[in-house]
Amino acid sequence: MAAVKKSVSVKDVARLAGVSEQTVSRTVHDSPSVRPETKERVRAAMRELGYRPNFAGRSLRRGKFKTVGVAMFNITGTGNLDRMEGFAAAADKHGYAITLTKVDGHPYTLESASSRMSALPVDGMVVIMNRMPADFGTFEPLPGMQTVLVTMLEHPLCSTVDNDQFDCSRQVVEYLLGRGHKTVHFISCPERSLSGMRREEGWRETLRAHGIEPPRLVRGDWTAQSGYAAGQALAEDPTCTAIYASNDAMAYGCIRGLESCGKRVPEDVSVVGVDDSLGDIVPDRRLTTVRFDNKRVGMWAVDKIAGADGGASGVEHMLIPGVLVEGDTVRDLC
Amino acid sequence: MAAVKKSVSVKDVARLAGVSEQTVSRTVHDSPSVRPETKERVRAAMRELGYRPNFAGRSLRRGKFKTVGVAMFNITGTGNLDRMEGFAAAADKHGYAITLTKVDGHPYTLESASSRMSALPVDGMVVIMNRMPADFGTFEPLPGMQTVLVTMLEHPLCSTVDNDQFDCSRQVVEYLLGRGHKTVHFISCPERSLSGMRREEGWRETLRAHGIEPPRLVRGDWTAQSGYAAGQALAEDPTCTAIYASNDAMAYGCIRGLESCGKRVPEDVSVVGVDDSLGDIVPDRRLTTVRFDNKRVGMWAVDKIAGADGGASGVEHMLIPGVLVEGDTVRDLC
DNA sequence: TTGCACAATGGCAACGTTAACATTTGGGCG
DNA sequence: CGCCCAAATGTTAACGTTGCCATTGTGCAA
Repeated sequence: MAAVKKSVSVKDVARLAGVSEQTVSRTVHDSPSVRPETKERVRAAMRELGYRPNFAGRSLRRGKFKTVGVAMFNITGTGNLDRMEGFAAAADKHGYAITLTKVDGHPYTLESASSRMSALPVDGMVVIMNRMPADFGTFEPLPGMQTVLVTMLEHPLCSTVDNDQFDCSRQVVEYLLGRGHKTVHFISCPERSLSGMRREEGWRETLRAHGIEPPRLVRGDWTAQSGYAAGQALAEDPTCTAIYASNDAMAYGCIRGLESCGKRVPEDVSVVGVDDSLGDIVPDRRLTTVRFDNKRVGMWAVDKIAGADGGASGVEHMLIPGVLVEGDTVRDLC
Repeated sequence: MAAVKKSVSVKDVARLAGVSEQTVSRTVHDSPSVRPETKERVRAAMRELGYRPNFAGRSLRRGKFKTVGVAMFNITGTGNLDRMEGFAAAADKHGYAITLTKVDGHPYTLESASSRMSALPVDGMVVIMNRMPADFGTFEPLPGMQTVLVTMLEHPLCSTVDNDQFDCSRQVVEYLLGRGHKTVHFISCPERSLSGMRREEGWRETLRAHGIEPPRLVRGDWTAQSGYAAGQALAEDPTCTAIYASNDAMAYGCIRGLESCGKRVPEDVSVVGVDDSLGDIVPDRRLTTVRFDNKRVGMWAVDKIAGADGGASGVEHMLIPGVLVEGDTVRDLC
């Protein structure tokens, strides 16, 4: 075998095909102003040499990368996989690629995500926010780099998109009240979770909107373990007929906790979760929960960047509502 | 505000700082042969203009992208999130970025993944295989593009890495036999899953190695539902004292299925899952399962590419063993 | 004073691609 | 037969960066 040539360029193809470099370029882009038989000759040369267009040369010339950067502080997190599915699907649709970057969360700032991205070949960026970045209020995106934040908060300079956590709680609370429950108890999450806090607000405010003073909440930590403890605690409370847990794991834990105290679900107490993250893991008793469309969230974010393409588009804020999925863990008191 | 200049280049910085472009470049790379005070002047100019090095120019010059491409046929899949965590961590370590691409699975070939990547700015690529690609035997990676496959199969031209599914089954079966069980029943998965079939082989061969003829397996479909049905079926079988399910969802389903027939777990029947994918979802009864280190799998793949950097490294095959995590669903008969 | 080593900086070219413009060729029409 | 238009192809330059080599300046030993 001959030594591998570093890389095959248009120049090599042009030489072999006996045409100019420009004609090769035109052939690559299937321009109508190249004679079919010439095209075929060029294509044959490309095949023979194994020509692949060089991305760097192309981007340098065009000034565009056709790539969207995604910055994550935590890769592992509920819904991230579905979001990525959405990123990839939307990118595909626009002929874009996705560049994934893990950002160190110390400090937890948008600036650090932004500067991390600035040296990468991307035309725009998406930041997945789990907590409140220290510089949320003051952050401004890099010039020329369209930036979309995945969060419920609104930002003056960046478009934002996320699941509507407030509405999620509204749906759950109104669903339970509609089934005749006099109030809804709540198992919350750690306070630093933005989406969790928004769920908490939704619960509280929806109850108030119905003239009900929210009962004391039980603070959980996302684990089934904490849901179990919460269930045992709430089993003591005779006013508690309906529990809304901030996620599915706590909901399942809560059910077991209630049962360990002799309460039956849903006969004595109804339980609702959020996320639909565990599937029908208990096949004979499906959890009533709220399903989010994280794929759609991801698609929206990338669409915003890749769809704008040439023309800069304005700042927008999008909240995507979840869908309440009825299972077997809620009792209708009416 | 003045109209935004397209982009700031070394030339602009050089002009403002009153030095040559080369000195700017040297400053960017913190070369020791630039006087500190000159460096400071250049840095000030960079700050003032908001200079960011252009990736395309740089890659074009260097002939390297410092990026690893990841091709997935299915983004959503058990363990993918952890794998991505591994990709990102290893990439970070080497100063690389990750480019993520969804590959259409029609046809399901390595060639389609490869050609999809060929036009992207990547130095090497990782393909996550879930099934058997049609061209597995004949595939050859693009010249100059180091290719790593995430699969248990070995390939003559591509390095491969994956969890050791065979060893996983061996561990489970020997663990159960060691607890005094006379045989181990198995709930399998759909036949097109490579890793699932390997688990099945491991189960079968380990039993045979211990002189036990494997009982008839029950075919499942990954869902808790199918595990439930399997549990009910196996509850009839008096020889069945230990069940090994191909994943955790089926294991949980199986437990419920057994219980629905009056069998107690683990008193009457022991159950083991695989994946540790659901956490301690049943807080008062932890499932005995096998935990895989998918993050390590991801890191190995990217290390292989980014770590080689200059020197091409040879083809290697890596299997990473899982760890059996003892829970409360196995009874010791001894 | 000269010569020399070394530190600091500049000039030039090239990486691969393609937009813009230039040139050649063939054919239709007055 | 000459003119002009359109189709097909070629030439040039530029995108931003950096490796290589050339140049200038500075201090020190001979």
